Amino acid sequence: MTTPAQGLHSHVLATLGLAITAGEYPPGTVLRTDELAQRFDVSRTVVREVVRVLESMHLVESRRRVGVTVLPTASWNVYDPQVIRWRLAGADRPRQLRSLTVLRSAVEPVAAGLAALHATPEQCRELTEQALGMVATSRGRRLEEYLVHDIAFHRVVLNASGNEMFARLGDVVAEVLTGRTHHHVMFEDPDPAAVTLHVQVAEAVRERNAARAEELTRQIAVGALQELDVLAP
Amino acid sequence: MTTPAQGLHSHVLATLGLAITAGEYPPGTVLRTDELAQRFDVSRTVVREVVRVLESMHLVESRRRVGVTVLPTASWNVYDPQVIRWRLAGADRPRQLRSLTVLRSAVEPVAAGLAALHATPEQCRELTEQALGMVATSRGRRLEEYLVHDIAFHRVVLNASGNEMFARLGDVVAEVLTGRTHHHVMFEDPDPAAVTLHVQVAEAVRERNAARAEELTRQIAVGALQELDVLAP
DNA sequence: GGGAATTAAAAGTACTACTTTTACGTCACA
DNA sequence: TGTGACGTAAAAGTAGTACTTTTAATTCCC
Repeated sequence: MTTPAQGLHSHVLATLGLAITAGEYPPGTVLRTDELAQRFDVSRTVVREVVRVLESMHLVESRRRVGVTVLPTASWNVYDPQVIRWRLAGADRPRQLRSLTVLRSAVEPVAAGLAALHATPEQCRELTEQALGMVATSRGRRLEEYLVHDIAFHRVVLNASGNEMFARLGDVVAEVLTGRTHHHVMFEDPDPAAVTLHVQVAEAVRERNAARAEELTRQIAVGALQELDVLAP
Repeated sequence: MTTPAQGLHSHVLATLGLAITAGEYPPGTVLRTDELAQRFDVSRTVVREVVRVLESMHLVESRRRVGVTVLPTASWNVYDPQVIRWRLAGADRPRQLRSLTVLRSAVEPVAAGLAALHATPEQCRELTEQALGMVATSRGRRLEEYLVHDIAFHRVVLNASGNEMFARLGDVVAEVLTGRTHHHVMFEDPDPAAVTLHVQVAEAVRERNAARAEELTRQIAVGALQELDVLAP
């Protein structure tokens, strides 16, 4: 039904997590562990372990004599990559993509500025390579190939920033870019202006020009935000 | 020893989580569940649930026939509030504070800009109130009171931004500000310039001047970063 | 010396019995 | 009629045991 899953735990976790983040159980809904055990045809042990994980994500709260209560969205660990993936797979995907894109627009310019200061020669090389890859695949409906380079590019920038918190947003950016590409009409090639900006960012980083790297990345971010507005006003 | 803990699970989780994030078990260390069960004098059931949670935070990885392996820092869910709290309580607290402050410097200006666009009248009022509270407590060694207003101020800005991802950083900011205050020499009152900037941000938001709110918050961030450099060069 | 078969160690799963907490209903008393 | 103490039962929490499954490591054969 959902994911094949290797291991009962993963299967139950994926199913329940997806259902909760999709809003199938409104906040306040109470589930009982042995009811769940029966429903998924697994032992209470497995269910308990799943509940503990969901509890650590603040999706649910388990209380004695009451049961497992679904918590309101406001308390969810929305930075948990697993939660992000579930939500992107669910109904409020557009809302989620918007939130994440705004986050990107705040973080990536600063990260690029830091990258210009801290990037190793190897990272500079990698950055240029990915930018050129984007140029090469920017025409002729090669969106999938373009996406790979785009993700790699942003990942390198975030890693090169030298900030751990930024680096860990690589997966989030990957999800957003993937979602964007696959949600798009997929007919048109990427905006040539954006492609050029990426090449220029690589240049700026190579030249250790932090202010320019930051400003150029800010322009990329503005483009991404405008794109969202065009799609969902 | 560590936390009193109501519930065996919480106790074991807190102890193990703290130990791992503190680097007491270098990456690659393998633990065995029944060894842990023995060490903490709890059943394997409890240990397994704890391991599952640590696994969901990507602090450890559990493999059959091998055991529970401690993962390298790079794979940790560093945005998990629990992980943040553990790390701030541990040895690399300074490094952690720096990472988080850089993150703040990227996010908060953008959040302030959005707050200027989206803040409700109630939020504007609250913002002004907290800013005035900061002014009132900015002199005469009233650092603890000042801190309360400071935290509240930034929380309102993040919430008013209307972006879920920003809003959830309220706790992180609170931790950083608290850590900063309690780590400081505690002798001197807050920088008057910073206090003024907060008042001006509240003004800018009230006047719906997004660009100004953003720029002023950027100045606050710059101040926070410089402060870090002064303390730990 | 290399590859296939064997082994055993550890996690994964199930089940059952028991303990602890606590929401809720009951009943006595004012 | 309202209020508070009390008892009950429901559900999670914990323990222990028995069994299954995966898989690293060793052995053994060619």
